Formats: sequence, C-alpha cells, structure tokens
Amino acid sequence: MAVSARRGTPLTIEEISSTAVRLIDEGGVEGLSMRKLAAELDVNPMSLYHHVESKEALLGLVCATAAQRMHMPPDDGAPWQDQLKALALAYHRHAREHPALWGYVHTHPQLINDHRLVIWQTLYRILRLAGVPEPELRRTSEILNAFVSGFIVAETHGHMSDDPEGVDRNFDTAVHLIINGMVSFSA
Amino acid sequence: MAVSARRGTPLTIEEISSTAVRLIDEGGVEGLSMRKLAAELDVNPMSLYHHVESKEALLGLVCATAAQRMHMPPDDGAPWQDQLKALALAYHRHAREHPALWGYVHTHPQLINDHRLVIWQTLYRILRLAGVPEPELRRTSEILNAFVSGFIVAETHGHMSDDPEGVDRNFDTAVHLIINGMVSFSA
DNA sequence: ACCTGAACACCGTTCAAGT
DNA sequence: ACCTGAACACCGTTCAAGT
Repeated sequence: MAVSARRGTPLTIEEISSTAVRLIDEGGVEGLSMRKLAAELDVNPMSLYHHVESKEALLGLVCATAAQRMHMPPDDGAPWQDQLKALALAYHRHAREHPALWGYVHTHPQLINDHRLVIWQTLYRILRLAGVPEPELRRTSEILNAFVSGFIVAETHGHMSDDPEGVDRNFDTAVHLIINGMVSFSA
Repeated sequence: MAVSARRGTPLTIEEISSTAVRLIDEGGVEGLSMRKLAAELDVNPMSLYHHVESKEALLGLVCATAAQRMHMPPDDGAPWQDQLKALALAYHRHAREHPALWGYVHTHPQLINDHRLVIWQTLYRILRLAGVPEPELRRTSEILNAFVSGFIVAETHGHMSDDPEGVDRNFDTAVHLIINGMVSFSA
C-alpha cells in the first residue's frame, strides 16, 4: 500500500487545512511553518507539497476553510437595521474565534475578494433592503466590510480600550454609527 | 578609528530606519530581512544588532519613523466636518506613501497605541469640536481610527473596486458615511 | 499515486574575536 | 565602542529516489 511509513492513513486536504487553522489560532500566522505543520500531522515536510502548491496556497486554503465556517444570519424579515447588526455580530463572533486569521485576511483581501461568496450576497441583500440602489451595492458593501473589518482587527489586536460599562459597548457604538450614517445617507 | 572596513561612516539609527522604510515600501514587510538591510547599508548583518535589539524592535522603530513623517492638518477654525475630512485625507495620503507599513501597523497596533501622539491629539480636538463629551473621546476616536484604517488597508491592498466616476469617490463616500453617522449620533 | 531524505538558498540571532 | 566571521537552529522549496 502506498501509505506513509509513520501514519496509518493518507493525508487529506481537509486534515491539512484544519490542522493549519488550529496552529494559526494557537500561534499566529507567523507561528505556522510547513515543517511544524508536517510534524503536527506526523508526516515528512515534503508530503504536504503533494496536496498544496506552496505555503501561500496553503494560507489561501486556510482562509477559505475559516470563511466557510462563518455562519450567516438568515433572512428573518426583520428591518434592515437589525439584520445589518446581526451580520456584524456574525463577523464579530467569527473573528474572536480566529483572530490571527482575521488580521491576515484583512491584509490579503484577494482571498475574500470573490463577491459570489455568501458573505457578500448576504450584505447585498441587506443593503437592498436598506434602499441602496443596485449600481451602488458593490461600492457600499465594500466600504461597510472595510469598516467592520477595521474595527474587529483593531479590537482583536488589543487596540480598543476596555469600557467599564461593558465589553461590547464599543462594538455597539461602532455599529450604531454605521447604521446612523446609512440612514441619513439614503434620506 | 573604529569604523567599518567597508564604509567610511559609522551606522546611525536614522540611516538604518529610513533605509528599512524604503525597503519595506519597495518589497513589503515580508520582503525585509536583516541580512538584506545590512547588504543595502553595505555592512555586516551583525552590525545592525549594535543599534537595534531585534528585528521586531527594528519594525517598531520603522513604524515610529513613518508615523512621524505623517503631517497633521492644523487647526484652521473650520467646522468639525471639514477638519475631520482633512484628517482622513492626511491618513489617506500617508497610507498611499507607505501601504505595506500601514497594513503592518494596523495588525500590530501596540506601535501606535500611545494616545499622547499628535495624531490622537488632533482627533481628540476635532471630536471635542463636534460635541463629543470628554469621557467618550477615547472610545470614539479609537472607533473612527479603526474605521478609516480599515478602509485604507482594504484600499491599498486592492480590495476596493474602481469607480468609473472617479478614484476618490469610495473615499468620499466612506468619510461622508462616518460624518453623517456622527451627526445623528450627537443629535 | 503518494511519500521520503538529502540538499540548496535563505532566515534571525549568539558568541567570541578583532580594531 | 563598534564591527566582524563562524556557527546554530531554523525556514520554504527542488529534485531524484523510493514503495
């Protein structure tokens, strides 16, 4: 059988990807090396290159994997303000689970640039509901995404001072600021 | 004279720092290595460690250097909306000069966390003008900074689709959104 | 098909030695 | 005081060889 001498099972991309996600969660993107990942999988470093073209490709895969784990709020018929807030909360929860990965995606946005992704479609739907005209959808969603990402990266990297009145007050303020800005924008 | 065998002059921190800024501008943060920097300075790699404790410390120095080059708009007595926009423009211009460094600072915010820095003091002044109460100044400025940084990182990393009606329309929209949000916030 | 070991060209950094 | 060369423990990746 063409099977590793050190393991019983052959490698799978899922195994590689989810182990990489875990290592990054634990030690940051700069803490991940092909060699450490291979050791964690109990495999020769070079075996990885049979499933992944390069470290950069691996990181792309890892970002895609993490993005798929993000769970979008359904269309529950609520007002757009509430749905936008729910979406922001989904970002927030996901970012807290994978802070290091979030920072990486934010500075390597090619990895999430595909506007067919659910996350963009959800944002489009909510912005339509808010009355944003069709040709402005892309622009507007990119801006909102950048704002929320910026906030979350700052927060997960400790750039947000704690508020004595509650941990999530900064986040609430940020979301309210955006929503208020949108309201007076469409008026 | 205790002078390098390869150069006429001894190294200075300024020389190290500004050369590092240039290398990062040219090839990104991951393109900078101590060895390349030393080669660029025509010096032995180990000489750098006499002026800088580690690569991480060097990057801190580099961020500080770049931040000092950022030129703040003066208090010209204009309405807060205009001054806030002018400040955002200053960010924008600076980010376009050092895009790689901006991404790095944004994910390593310890480097700019000091609220005594001019940039924070300028933001505080404008927010006071906008009627933000004193105990909310820090929170509010952190949020706005995160928004604008998020936008600029997205933009400088190619995450913003081009607008046929003008390059800066996305930026204008973003700034207007924030200002409108602030207006209805204080009302 | 899938895995491996040796090798190459790089890293950051320590340390003892030079002037 | 400032600089250097050799060395150590790491990297990502190529390539020819194994099953």
